[in-house]
Amino acid sequence: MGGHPQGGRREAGALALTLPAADGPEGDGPEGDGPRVVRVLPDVAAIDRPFDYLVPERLEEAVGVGTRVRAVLHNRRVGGWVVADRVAPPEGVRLRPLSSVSGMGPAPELVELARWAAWRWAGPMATFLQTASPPRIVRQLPPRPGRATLPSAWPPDDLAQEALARPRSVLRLPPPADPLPLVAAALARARERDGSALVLAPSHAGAERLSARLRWAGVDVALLPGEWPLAAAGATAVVGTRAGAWGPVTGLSAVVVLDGHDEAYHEERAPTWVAWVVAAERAQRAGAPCVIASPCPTLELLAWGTELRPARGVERQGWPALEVVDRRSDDPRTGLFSVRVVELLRKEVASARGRGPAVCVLNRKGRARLVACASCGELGRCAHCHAAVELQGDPRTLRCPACGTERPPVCLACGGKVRKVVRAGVTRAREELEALLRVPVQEVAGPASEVSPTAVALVGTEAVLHRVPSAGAVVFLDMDQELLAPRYGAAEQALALLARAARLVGGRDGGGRVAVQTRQPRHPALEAALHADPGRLATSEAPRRAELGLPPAKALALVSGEGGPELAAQLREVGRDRGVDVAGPDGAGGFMARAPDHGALCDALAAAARPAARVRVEVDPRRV
DNA sequence: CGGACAAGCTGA
DNA sequence: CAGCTTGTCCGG
Repeated sequence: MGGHPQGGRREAGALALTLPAADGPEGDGPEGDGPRVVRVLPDVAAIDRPFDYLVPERLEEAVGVGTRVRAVLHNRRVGGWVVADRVAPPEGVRLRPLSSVSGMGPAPELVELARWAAWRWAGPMATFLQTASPPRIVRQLPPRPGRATLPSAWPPDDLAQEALARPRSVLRLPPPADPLPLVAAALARARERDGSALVLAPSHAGAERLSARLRWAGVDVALLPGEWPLAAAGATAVVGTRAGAWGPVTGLSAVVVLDGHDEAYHEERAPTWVAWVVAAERAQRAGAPCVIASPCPTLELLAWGTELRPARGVERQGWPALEVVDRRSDDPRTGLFSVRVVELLRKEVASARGRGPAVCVLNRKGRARLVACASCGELGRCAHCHAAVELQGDPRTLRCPACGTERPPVCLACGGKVRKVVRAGVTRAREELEALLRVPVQEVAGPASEVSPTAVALVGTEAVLHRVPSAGAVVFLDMDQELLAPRYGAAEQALALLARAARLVGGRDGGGRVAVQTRQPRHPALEAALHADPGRLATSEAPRRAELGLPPAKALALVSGEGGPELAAQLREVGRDRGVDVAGPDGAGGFMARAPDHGALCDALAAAARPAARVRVEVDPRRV
């Protein structure tokens, strides 16, 4: 078996396992007459360096770029991937033979993509090859699935067609819009080319639902990661989540990323890669269009592709009426539920229109301790960078955790005295709501808790929005927590939550309601949802990002850990004439590298010598 | 990562 | 100085 049956595209049926055998021009070495030598990257993150091995005759046929192999390195056997074929080994080393072939791995183009991603996110290539490899050993592929005619259930959609006609588009789909017409258009394109389309969804549940619907309609679909072999065999639709960006796809003809704004596409552990960025790069390399759909595209998405918007009326219908409850006039120590919200929830619970439960969202995971003015209710924010400030020290001062600015505890708006906002958790919210509504209220904590299908009212963290299929009403009890979270994308993520809520209540005609309690009723994220115009947030956010040197205006990397100072010094050195600026250390000892673009940033990171001590490099960090 | 090997520490 | 720990180096 080869690394991947990349030649198998047009060979229908069984064993599309023809090899990139001994005569391809693929090798990066001389087409030598000598013994065949391959370059192998060990599956050991700490090594991150390839070694050359001889290919024994019995493995000749089975080895190609991408193949998973085993070999002896330093007196022990390690797994690894063939990353180059027919190479000229360095002089003066005694080569050992490969021990064995353990199965199929990523196709050669994914090996190249992994090389690029290792540069782009300054991490070991092996982590990407792992993600691109089958979850279980695969020695042989199933036959290529038959290609039934595509269903006509999802009519052609002009906007989807237009999007697929461009190399890079961001398709603004209203929250409750069905993505299937877009997916179907991508599949039709794939069929025309006898190829396949890659479709990503942010959650596993979403990917599962999508693949089930496609399968129902008769499409040959492979759901990753389980159906890796089927995808590699040439299924027309390859559906996955974040890791799906690395899934096997034969004849890539289109890439569709659903809900591209979703943070689930960002890997939290270093290397902190982003699935839509990988998918987009992959599409570009394959010459295939990439369409990223989102009800609320982030600035990064807008900087990447051309935005296509639905007709104004269509978008308006997609966003439900939003009720903004201004809590500035409430005492900072009052309860979680405003009079208006209790009224709304009572009405919803009493009417029981069968649209689903009333859902209250209270996010208390973040540790931001908000303060507000006791007289006018204005939230305490930094005069310099607008981040939420904390009350601390003796005598008490307001300190900005983002930029360190301090000032006396006096309201900027009215000069009144600032005090802490009392912040209760989900458990207390549930008790309070039960007492107010006089109906049982269920608490949804964590992904494990069961949601009863008969529940009429739920309280939980934002995870609750992923636990019910629909809702009669969604109330965000403390939107300020989201709006002021210490991340530069906080406002966008707040809008994403509102989009999620809009989906649950089903848009404007759905009749469901979305309400937010806030002390910033004119916040651009709320205005955007209120006017069903996500572009409003982008318009207000873009200049702020540019001014503060945040993405997408700049490319960032956060360097931390024991060896942080040393790497930061290296970066300053090599980055000087690339326009890379390194600030720090910050309060937590981290250094922030800032560059005009990823080219400069990642080149500098690649050029800087890695210190022996442990370093964490977070390219595209979320919290800044 | 993990084996090899060297240099340093300990106890009789 | 054997026997053990700790640290550094490097792999085809």
